[in-house]
Amino acid sequence: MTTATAKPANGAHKAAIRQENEVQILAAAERVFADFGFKGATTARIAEVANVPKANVHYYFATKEALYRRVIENVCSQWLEAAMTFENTTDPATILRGYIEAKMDLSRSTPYGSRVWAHEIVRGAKFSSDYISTTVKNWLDGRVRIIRRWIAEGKMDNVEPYSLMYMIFATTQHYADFASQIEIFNDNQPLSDAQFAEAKENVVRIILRGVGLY
Amino acid sequence: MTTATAKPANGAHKAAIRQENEVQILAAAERVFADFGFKGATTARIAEVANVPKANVHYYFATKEALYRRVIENVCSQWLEAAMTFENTTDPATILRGYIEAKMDLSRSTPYGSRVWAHEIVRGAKFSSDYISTTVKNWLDGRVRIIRRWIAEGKMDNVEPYSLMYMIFATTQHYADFASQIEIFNDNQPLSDAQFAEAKENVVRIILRGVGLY
DNA sequence: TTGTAACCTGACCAAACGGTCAAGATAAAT
DNA sequence: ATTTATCTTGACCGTTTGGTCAGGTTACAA
Repeated sequence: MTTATAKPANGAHKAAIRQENEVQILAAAERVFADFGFKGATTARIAEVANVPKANVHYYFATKEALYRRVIENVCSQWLEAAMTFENTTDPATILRGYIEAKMDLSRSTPYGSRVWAHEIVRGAKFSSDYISTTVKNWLDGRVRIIRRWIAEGKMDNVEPYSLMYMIFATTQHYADFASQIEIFNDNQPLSDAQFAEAKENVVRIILRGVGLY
Repeated sequence: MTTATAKPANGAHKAAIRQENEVQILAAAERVFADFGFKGATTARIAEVANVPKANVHYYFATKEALYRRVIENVCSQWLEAAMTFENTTDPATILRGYIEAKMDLSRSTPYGSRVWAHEIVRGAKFSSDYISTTVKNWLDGRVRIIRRWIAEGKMDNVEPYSLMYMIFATTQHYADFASQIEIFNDNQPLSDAQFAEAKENVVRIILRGVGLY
């Protein structure tokens, strides 16, 4: 505040306030929705975590549902970015390894978003079915086509691509969504960086070997 | 009612009423908790699905939490039973295949329980951590020891058993927990019996091959 | 300096919720 | 037949919740 704050520059301050508050509230919402689900999360708790009065949450996001939808979309677009590795033109093993590793890293670095998604889908995808049946489905079908080509070219085993992709989704997200269970099994200690790195390598190896790419 | 109802036989009628109502309420609770999570589920909705007045739900189960705990325990004990295949004395491939298939079949036949469990763990295992850190952990460590023995005997690849078990948990339960997402990807149709059978075989094959057992 | 649009917030409200209770109905033991 | 224990249920209650609103403050263009 006292140092180096540049001059306003044409309404920039107001815009910055809006930006900062929205980011703060979205981050808080992600945490709270992850911990309590849509119904269980309260706007009061979100406001508390975001360090703003509850009325302010409703000033920036009209309803709890609108806020929830924004969180969901943020998570999913993050995942789609992680799949950019499929655009590379190297061999299947490198591409699949890159995707699995990127997905594992996301489970490690931002587990809350994954958990919000998990709650949402387990509940029946009430708010996100439109998004899944358009954007996500298009994306998935594209990857499935790529895998089918690999199979046709004899580069990997003939496995149903959907089964493979579901296995990658399930296994990588498990490390975020079921972290509390894993922690209990690990003598009540969160996985250390070393343990997580080992788990990541294990997941990559089992899957790659499982489809004849290792 | 009008046919073949045997005579009371020493207070059997009352006991039967209790039994039937508890089963009915537990089944309804499993569905409603799966669809809405702990907080989102309402005792009124559970009563409605169970076809009893709300006050009757509280007569048989003191609190919503007590009812929830019962549902959780039922689910988990079902899963532990599915793991009996580990007690067999045949080869690792047969044992693992049997376990994966049993777990997939449970996801198909009783998806609601799996979803309640998913909600519970994603939320942080608030109510079930005691159960997991005792019963479930003991069970898991036993299977891990068996797998380590197989590895030591050179019967399979040297993979970290916990990573393998987590992959089996994640993948098999994905077909119950994320069924709504899978359905959307499958052109808004639930997986047919044939599709599910194929998925099951794919999961078994990828995992068995992944650990050098196929 | 002044006007105004955007931001902020304590106080408030109707609806929904988990749980209670008193009074009645039913089954079973004596 | 009478008593007693269990089962049943509509009505009710205190609390929590998402959302509203009036009245204030702050930024900034003119």
